Amino acid sequence: MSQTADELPRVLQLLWGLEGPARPGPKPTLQITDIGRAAVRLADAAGLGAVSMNKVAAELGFTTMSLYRYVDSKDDLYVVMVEEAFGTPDPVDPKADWRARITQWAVMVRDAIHRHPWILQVPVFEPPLSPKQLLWMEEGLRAFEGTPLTNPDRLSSIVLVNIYVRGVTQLTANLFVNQADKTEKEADQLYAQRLMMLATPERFPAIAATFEDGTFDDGSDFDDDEFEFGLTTVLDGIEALITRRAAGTRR
Amino acid sequence: MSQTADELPRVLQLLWGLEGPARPGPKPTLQITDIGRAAVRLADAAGLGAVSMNKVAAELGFTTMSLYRYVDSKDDLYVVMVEEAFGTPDPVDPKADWRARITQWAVMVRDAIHRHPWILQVPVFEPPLSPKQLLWMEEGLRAFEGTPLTNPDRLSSIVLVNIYVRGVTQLTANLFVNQADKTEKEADQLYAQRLMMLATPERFPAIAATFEDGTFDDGSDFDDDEFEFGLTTVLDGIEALITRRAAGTRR
DNA sequence: GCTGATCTGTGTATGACGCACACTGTGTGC
DNA sequence: GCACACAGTGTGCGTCATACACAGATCAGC
Repeated sequence: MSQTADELPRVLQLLWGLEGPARPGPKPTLQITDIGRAAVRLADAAGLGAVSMNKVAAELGFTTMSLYRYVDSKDDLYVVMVEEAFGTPDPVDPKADWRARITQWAVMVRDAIHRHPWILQVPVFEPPLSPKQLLWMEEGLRAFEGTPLTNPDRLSSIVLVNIYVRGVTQLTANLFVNQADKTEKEADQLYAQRLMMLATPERFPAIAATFEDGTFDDGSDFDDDEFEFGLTTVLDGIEALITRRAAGTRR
Repeated sequence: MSQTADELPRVLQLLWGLEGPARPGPKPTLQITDIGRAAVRLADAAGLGAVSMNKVAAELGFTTMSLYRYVDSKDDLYVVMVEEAFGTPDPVDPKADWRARITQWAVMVRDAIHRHPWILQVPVFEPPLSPKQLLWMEEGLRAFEGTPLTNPDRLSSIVLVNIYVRGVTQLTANLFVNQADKTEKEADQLYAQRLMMLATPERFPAIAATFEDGTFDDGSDFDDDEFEFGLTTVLDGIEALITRRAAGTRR
C-alpha cells in the first residue's frame, strides 16, 4: 500500500534530491542536472536526433557508460531533458482573473516549447512525476483559484489547456523543428501548393473551399492567430462550465 | 509557382496513385499498401519499436533494401503506416446537428487510435498530405455544414478537435501502449501512489487537494469521463463562436 | 523479334546507436 | 588504517537505417 522513496525509478530519486543515507565509496562527480543541461544544449543546437548517450557523455568529458550511473535508460535521459527545458514556471498573477491567468500559463508553456522545440518529439510513456513538471501543474491549478470549479474540474481543465497548447504548437512549430534549409514561410507555401494540387474540389470540396480563398498565403501571423483562436475557444468552453457550476448545476 | 506531380515525394505519388507514363523495365511487385499493412501488423503486435525496415521486409518475404524502392526513408514508412491505420472515415450523419456530427467524428478518431495506439508515437514532421488523412479532414469540415462558421473557423475548429482527441487519448491510453506486464489499472494506482508521496500538501497544495479525495481510485471509467469532459468543453467553446457568428459579430 | 535502356530486387558493407557486462581504482565510513 | 561499495572505464554485442554496386528481368521502340 504505502510507497517508499527507494522504490522510485532512480531518475526520480535524483531529480527530487532523495538521497539515501550516507554510504562508503566515492561520491558522484556529476549532478543529474548537468547531464540534462548538456543534453539540452545538444538538442537545442541540432535537434533531438543529435542527442545520443555518446554525445552527451562526450559533451561532459565522460564516457558513454558513465551516464548509466545516473540514468537507467535513454528514456530517462529524456525525462531529465524535459525537466531542464521547461524550467520553473513564473507564478501566475494573483490579481488577474482566471482567464488572464490561464492565458499567461498557456503562453509560458508555448514559450518553453518554442525555446526547445524538440520537446514535442520526446516520446511520452508515462504521466509526469518530476518536480518541475508537477510545479507547472500546481501553477496551472492555482490559476483556477476563486472559480466555482471543483478540483476534478480544475485538473481536467488544465490538462485540456496543456493538451491544446502542445498540440497547436506542434502543428505550427513543427516546420522550424524540421530542417534549417527551409524557412517556415517556404514550407507553408510548399504545403499550400501541394494541398491545392491534391485536394481537388471534386473529391475534397470542403478542403478546397477552405483554401482556395488564400487562407494560407495571407501574410498575417498564422501561428499566433491559430494559437489565440483555439485558446479562446477552449477558454470559452471552460467559461461555460464555470457558468454552469456557478448556477449550482451538477452536469 | 505551379506544382507538378513528379515533384512530390515518392511516397505521396504512390499513395495517390500518380503513376507516370509507362516506362521500360520490370513492374513493381509490391503495392505501397502491402508495405503499410505489414508494418501495421508488426506495430499492432509489438509496438512501434518492433517496426524496422528489416522486419517489415521479412514479413513480406523481401529483403530490407527492397523497401527503399517504395519508400525513401523510415519516416515515409510511418506515413504509409498511419495512412493504413486510420483507414477511411465513415461519413458523418447528415441529419444530425453539428455537435453530434463532430462528436461522431471525434469518437471515430479516438477509436482508430485505440485500435492502433502506436499512432501517437509516430513522430510528426509535416502536416498531412496523404489521401486518407485529407479524407478525414474533409469529413471533419463537412460536419460543420449548416453552421454560420466561416471556412477558416471550420478549419481551426476541426484542427482543435483533432488536437484534443489525440492529446487526451495519449494521456489516457499511453499506459496500455506501454508494457503488457502491467494492467492499466495497476499503472494508474502506482502513479497515484507516487503522486501522493511526492506532491506534498506543503509544496503542492493544489495538486494534493485534487488527489486527496480519491479522484484517481474511483472505479469509474476515467478515460471515457475525461474524454467526454474535454470534448464537451471544446464543443461549448465552438458553440460560443457559432453564437457570435450567428449574431453577425466579426470577433 | 531484336536491342538496349531502365527498372526491380539483392548482397554487402558501414557507421551509429543503446546498452550489457566485467573490471579498475578510489575514497569514504567504520 | 582498512575493507569494500561504488564511480567511472573499456570492450563488445546485436540492431538499426541506409549507401552503393550489381544481376537479372522486362518492356518501348525500332
